[in-house]
Amino acid sequence: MPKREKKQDNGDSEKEADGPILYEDPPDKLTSSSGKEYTLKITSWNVDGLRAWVKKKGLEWVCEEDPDVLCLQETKCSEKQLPAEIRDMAAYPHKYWACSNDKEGYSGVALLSKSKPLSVTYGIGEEEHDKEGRVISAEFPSHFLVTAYVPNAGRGLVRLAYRQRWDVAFRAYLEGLAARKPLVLCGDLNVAHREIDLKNPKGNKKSAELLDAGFTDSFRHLYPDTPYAYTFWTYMMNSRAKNVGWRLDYFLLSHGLLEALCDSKIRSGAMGSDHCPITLLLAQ
Amino acid sequence: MPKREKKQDNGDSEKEADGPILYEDPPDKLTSSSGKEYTLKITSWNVDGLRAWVKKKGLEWVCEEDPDVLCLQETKCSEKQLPAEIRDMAAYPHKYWACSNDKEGYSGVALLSKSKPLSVTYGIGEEEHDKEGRVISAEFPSHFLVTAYVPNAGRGLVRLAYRQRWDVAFRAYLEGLAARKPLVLCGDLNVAHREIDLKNPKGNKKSAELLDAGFTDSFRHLYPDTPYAYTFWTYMMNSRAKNVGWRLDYFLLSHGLLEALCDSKIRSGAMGSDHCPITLLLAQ
DNA sequence: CTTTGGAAG
DNA sequence: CTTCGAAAG
Repeated sequence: MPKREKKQDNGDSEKEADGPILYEDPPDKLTSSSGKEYTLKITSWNVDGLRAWVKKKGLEWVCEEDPDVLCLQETKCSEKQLPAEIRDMAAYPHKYWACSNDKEGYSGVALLSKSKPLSVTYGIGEEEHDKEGRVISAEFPSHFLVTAYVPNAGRGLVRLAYRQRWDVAFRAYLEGLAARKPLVLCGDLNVAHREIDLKNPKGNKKSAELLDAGFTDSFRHLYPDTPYAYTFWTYMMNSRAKNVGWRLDYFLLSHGLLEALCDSKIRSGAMGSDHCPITLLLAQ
Repeated sequence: MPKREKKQDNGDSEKEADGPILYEDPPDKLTSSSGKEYTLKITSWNVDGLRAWVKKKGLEWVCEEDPDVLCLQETKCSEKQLPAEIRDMAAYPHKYWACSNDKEGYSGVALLSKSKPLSVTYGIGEEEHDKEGRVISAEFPSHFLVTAYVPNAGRGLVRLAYRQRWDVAFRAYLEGLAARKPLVLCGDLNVAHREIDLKNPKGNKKSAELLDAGFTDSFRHLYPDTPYAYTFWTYMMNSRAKNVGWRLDYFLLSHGLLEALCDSKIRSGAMGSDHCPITLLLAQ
């Protein structure tokens, strides 16, 4: 057998023989396992720059999706700089914005709601962690909703020590809230929960395990073995077209909310960022 | 007479009653005053970023114009970063590049020629002035061609003192060359020669008078009274559409070349920069 | 590769 | 307003 016909397969190949394996989000499940219809729809999206995302029609997708609450991460935008389209958006009368105190155009999250929360707080109560505009918490009658943009450990893990301090503090913060009311945490948690949650687990070990600490990853709870379901693809190397991605965006639920869970969706088709939106359907 | 019908005219109004007064470049004059046909065509263009200008099809306009020599200013591009389209352009086998030593993406000029110059030099022989890549000089059999991007005095004239040192040194440099051979100087001289050369002379006094120092402004020589002929319009306030501009780009000739002058053109229609190109036709 | 603010024009 | 590089992801 001539050498040229010998087939190589060392397990490292990036090529998919018959094209990339894409992920198709199945039809939404509109009822919980006990048969209750969903009454609350929450969408979370790391927009990677709110202003660019608005220009790329991100808000039009939101109008189609029409969630009750919209959580955004990496807005990179102070309140003064908000595009009028979202600043004045009538569908969400209750809007809350956080941004980095120091660095302009860095980090930042937002929470927009159709109904008025009982109360809203910013940060997690520790100065070191609250100056970058990474967390907004809203109390609703039956639950807390927390949206977070968890710090990236940085290229070469330059910020790993900070991330580890964050993880400890953030977990304590969430446990404090969850002791009072059921809790939904959503956002870019900047961690791939399990090996199945990223395309190349060998080269991409991420630390940090807030998950499995009293909260349930709603998507993985419903779809324990579904592979190729990612929410982030680097803009580099045409990764999104090849579906070489990571699942970094989550809805985590405190255990009491599991019976209300109808579906946890990954809207892979929505464009406008290097992340796609995710949507939670809850019956309560 | 009711007040509302009273016509205001305090001389400061920016509005043109019947729209802006545009400038139409007349047909090219192909012969000198003594009837000789032009044999040399030189185009000069401040491209305000070579890479953006190439994307905006600046090179396609150059191919149409087809000058013998092409001089570019504000290339903001190191040789390594040159787009292949211009780096490998076959029409100009002889290419010379200068860029800022310190600041990446700042200043920079280029000279591209169909015929090979006898020699080419960079700068004006003074360290203070030569580190920003502002001058290339090419010696041809019958003349020197110098292209220059003269330093802007800066917002609020923060760099006025430097500019004044430059003016002295640059004038001495040109006089040295002109003593040896006829000289053509082209480029963005960052000065409006006379009041007629900018739209709002009252608010825009520029200093610096290299002009009238042994060199002739070829355009003004041929068209002493033609107004509204500008080569630069700020991107702000829709200035180009309103033709609120300045004439900052020139072909200056040493006196011996005046008899060879056929035409000095302002190609106001060419887009791709906040400056338009200018073209010189010479019979020699 | 793409976002942002900042320097410069 | 638009260029570019830097920092960040």
